[in-house]
Amino acid sequence: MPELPEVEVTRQSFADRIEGARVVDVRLGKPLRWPLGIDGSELVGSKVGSATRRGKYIWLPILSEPGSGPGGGLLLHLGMSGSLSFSSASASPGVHDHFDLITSRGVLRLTDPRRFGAVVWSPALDREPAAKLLAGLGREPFDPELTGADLHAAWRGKRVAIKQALLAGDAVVGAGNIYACEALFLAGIDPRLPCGKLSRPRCDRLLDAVRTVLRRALEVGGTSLRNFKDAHGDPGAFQFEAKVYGREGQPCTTCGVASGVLVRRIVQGQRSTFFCSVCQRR
DNA sequence: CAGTGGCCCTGAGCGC
DNA sequence: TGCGCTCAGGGCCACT
Repeated sequence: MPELPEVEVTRQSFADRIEGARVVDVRLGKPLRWPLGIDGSELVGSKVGSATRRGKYIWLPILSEPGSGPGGGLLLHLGMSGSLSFSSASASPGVHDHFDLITSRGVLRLTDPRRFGAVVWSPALDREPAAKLLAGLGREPFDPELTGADLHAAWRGKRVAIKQALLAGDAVVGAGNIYACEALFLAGIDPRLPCGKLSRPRCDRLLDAVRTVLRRALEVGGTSLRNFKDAHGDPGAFQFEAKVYGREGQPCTTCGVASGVLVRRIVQGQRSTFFCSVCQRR
């Protein structure tokens, strides 16, 4: 579910309110993708810092205080079906609520039916286990230093399809299945094209498209296909703007109205890819 | 060693 | 209404 915009919208929706709060208790539900790594009780009395984001991970610093815990932070990932809520009124946990950080300002709760998400304790972002989890991540899409030339260099000589290269996130992070499809459509690039075949100008265009699509999704609060909501419980609206994702068999919004060209769905790496074979070229 | 596919887990939706 | 099948926004890891 959550790609970069959903993760960022989530982060923004609770970061200011939780910063400075005291940890009162930690409650664990069923096991997530990786174990927390500590008991949780060690965090009681610690102060919560300012949440940041790297790729689709949220880093929540837990500040070391004299006599009140180790100092470090929680690395959170929402997986496919995770969401975070932050509320002062703490309803009793449901079957899919697997982590509660109970603080003086409210409860930060991870709800994740499929449990592909994770909450992992790490003494620092650049120490294990966080360092290993973040090690393979590509550049941030909104890094002003990032250029099409960087993508061109990262993909040079590789044969994987550009759609899968975007999804893998080892050149640039943040575009999951929805936004990878949308960005490739916007850039007019066939998702099956080997990434090493992308010309330098097309890498520029693709980076522009990734930024445009992610920026727009951020503006409208992300995509709510099933049940994505930010930590206030507000849904996103990008699903109403998708040009190809989820539109198999419907006319292409750009070329299909007059000509009858339909959006196609193919499978790449066990994930669906939606595209227009007329607008998107090899 | 680049590239592929399995797998973690639950729920929704659809055809019969 | 119920059953069984397929698919879902991610990403690690074993294997070829």
